[in-house]
Amino acid sequence: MIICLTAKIHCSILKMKFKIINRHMEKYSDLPFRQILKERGFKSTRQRDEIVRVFMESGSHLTVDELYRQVRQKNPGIGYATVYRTLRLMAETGWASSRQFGERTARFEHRAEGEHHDHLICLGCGKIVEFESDRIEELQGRIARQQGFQIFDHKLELYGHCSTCTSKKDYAREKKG
Amino acid sequence: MIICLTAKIHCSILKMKFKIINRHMEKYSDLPFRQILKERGFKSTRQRDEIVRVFMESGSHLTVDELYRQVRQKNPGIGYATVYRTLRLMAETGWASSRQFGERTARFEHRAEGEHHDHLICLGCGKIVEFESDRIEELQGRIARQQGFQIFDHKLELYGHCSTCTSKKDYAREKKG
DNA sequence: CTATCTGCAAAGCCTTTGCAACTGA
DNA sequence: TCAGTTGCAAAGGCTTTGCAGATAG
Repeated sequence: MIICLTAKIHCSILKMKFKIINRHMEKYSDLPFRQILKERGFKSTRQRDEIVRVFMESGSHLTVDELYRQVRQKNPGIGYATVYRTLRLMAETGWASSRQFGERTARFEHRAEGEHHDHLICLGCGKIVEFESDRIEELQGRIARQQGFQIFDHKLELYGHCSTCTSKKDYAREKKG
Repeated sequence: MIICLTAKIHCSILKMKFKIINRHMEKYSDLPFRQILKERGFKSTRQRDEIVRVFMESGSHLTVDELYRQVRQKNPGIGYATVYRTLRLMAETGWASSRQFGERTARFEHRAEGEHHDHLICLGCGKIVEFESDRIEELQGRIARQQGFQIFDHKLELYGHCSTCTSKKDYAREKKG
């Protein structure tokens, strides 16, 4: 679904306007980030390239700080603010998305089309498992329709203990009687 | 499900231990907060009573700040920290729960059994609509089981535009051509 | 050439905490 | 009595921003 093909919206990071290509980013996040930048009138820079590269290589669910540290290893010159701004830019263009899994810090993940939108979070060891369910999404759509909502995004998180942590807990329980 | 009936766990707000009565809070949040406090070895105070009263009267999804302001109107003597600590205590005992709807600030809601666990959030006007779906919960349980997870809690949030904001947007689009 | 971008340090915002005085059970 | 609580102010932790110099297109 394409909304406002030619409109420009405000980008809060850089205090400037950028083009909305596709509000819902369908198939959009499959593009390399460089291309997103170009289409929206942002510049590609050495720093952004490097941050994106490390981000994609490091797997998902990174915090700004974790990414910053990793970027720093090879690029001691890149500043915290640049990593922040780049991650926010990724999120604001819809190329990545930002989540808060019960922590104060945001975690970012690349947003490949239709993949990995939901999470199981282990409160014991912090492990994050991704899953997807077409059935659930369908039900969500039905609920939204009933309420007259048009949905852009959703977050579903299940918090509990993974099998390893469940075993540990059972052991602890036995010990305590 | 009851785990560790006699164990004590650390309460981070007050730096003390309190009894775990029921880790999953089933039927538990229906009790008045005073009773929760008593069962866990906390004291009831004038401040806590008042904060809870205002919280329950004001509807849900309040931020600490919003609640603080409302509490202040009738009780100018109650401090910010007390409101914070009381809300956190509610959340840590499971009587209330804390959510972040894409904002930086946490929002709190009373956690009546089985009710109102999921949300539709309008990105246009900020309206929050609650809903529940047994079918979705059932599917969640199935997914968790497949992954070997034992689920304590879940969060499902749908972000989009409510009917009012959808109309506004359509109008804007027409104007822009 | 100039609109953007970067890096630094400073500021902001929400949340937590240290502490002395107070209070419920 | 005394562990638990409160209010204040100060500190913390994550995020954002102002600005001068650097840079992509």
